[in-house]
Amino acid sequence: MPPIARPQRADARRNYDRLIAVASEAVAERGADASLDDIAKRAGVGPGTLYRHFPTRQHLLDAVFHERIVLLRDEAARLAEGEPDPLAALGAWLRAFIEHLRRYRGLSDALKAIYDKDAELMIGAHDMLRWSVGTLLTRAQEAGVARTDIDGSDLLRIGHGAGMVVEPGPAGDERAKRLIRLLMDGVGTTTKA
Amino acid sequence: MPPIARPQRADARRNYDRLIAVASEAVAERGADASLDDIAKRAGVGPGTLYRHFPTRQHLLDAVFHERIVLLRDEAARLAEGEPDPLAALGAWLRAFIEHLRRYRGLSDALKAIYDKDAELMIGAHDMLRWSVGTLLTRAQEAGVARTDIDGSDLLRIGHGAGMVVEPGPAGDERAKRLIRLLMDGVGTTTKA
DNA sequence: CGACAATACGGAGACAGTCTCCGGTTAGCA
DNA sequence: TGCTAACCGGAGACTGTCTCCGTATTGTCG
Repeated sequence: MPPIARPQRADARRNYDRLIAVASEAVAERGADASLDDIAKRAGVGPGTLYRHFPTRQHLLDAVFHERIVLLRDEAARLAEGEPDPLAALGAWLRAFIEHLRRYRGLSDALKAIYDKDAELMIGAHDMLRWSVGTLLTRAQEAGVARTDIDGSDLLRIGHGAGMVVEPGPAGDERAKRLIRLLMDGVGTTTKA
Repeated sequence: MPPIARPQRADARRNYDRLIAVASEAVAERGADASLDDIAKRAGVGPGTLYRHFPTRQHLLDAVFHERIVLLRDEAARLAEGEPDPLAALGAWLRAFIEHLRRYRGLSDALKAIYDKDAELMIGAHDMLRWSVGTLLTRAQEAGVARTDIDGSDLLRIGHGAGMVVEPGPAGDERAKRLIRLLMDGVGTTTKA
């Protein structure tokens, strides 16, 4: 469900798709604050067209990252069904989440906007992510292998935080592993202190 | 050690101090991307003066937050000496760190710039923070109560991440507590998996 | 097949923020 | 008091955001 009802006319649809494709590239190489007018130019349309399809930068980013978020949701569903060990499933998803954040420049910024300003848009993305981690966490909690004093929202946020602070590229691989281990050990601590 | 050698002339020093004071306010109420020209105007100087003292926004932010970072370093030193329980000391510092991040708008953004671009400036701030958490973590590790597969840099980053994702103000108080508990339980996990 | 409405396009331009250049001013010293 | 180095700050170039509206295109209907 894109943020704006899919345009009807053929040329509109063409431009819409083209804008997303170009924006995806631009964000990948320039980060979340790539110039919008430049994206429009690269897509061969005027700024007016871009802003009609995507009133704000957030709308565009939402569309750009929608696919990624869906991937993460599907991965959660797959793990919930296929991985018998609830904690392993949760850890695997968290790893995938953090990998996505590190790989797709701008994704964490886009996500962060949900917390900062009350972005009504991207709420779909947020819900999907919360559902993903929530499902896996609840399962682990019910199996008695995960602490019960945190919820999906907590885990989503700290995972997000981890994804933001680990350096991208191969440079941060080891750190990412260490931080995920740290988080998962924390999650698995069920002893009441 | 401010980012730029302290100006000699009396009027220069006056403007320098005034700019920091005004910037501090502006950042507090408008965030890290407050308008620099506006800050200059509010300080009663021209943009040229601001940019001569602080070539980039980072330089200014560095000066603005310098005081806060020093506070955190002192707190670490105090805890290292006064708190006999190494893990409690570490937890207390982490709590203080996250509180600072939540309270002073723009601080986490300024810190984040250290990772993103190789900001040579603010390296002092980074070093102080690393020293703070490193001292406390090492002590806990040597006492055998903290895992040894992470270092101060890891803990600093994940703490930073936590500070970024917790909503500011009283709204996030409970979440901050939960996340700190989660992290500290992770840190305290010494069993080799 | 041709013409008409509805729809979409995109350039011009207002506005805001960043940053620089340089002529004019001022502090500090002899 | 007068000189000089140091400093000030406004004008303006540049970049990016976002809007308005005349023009062009699409899809449909006679």
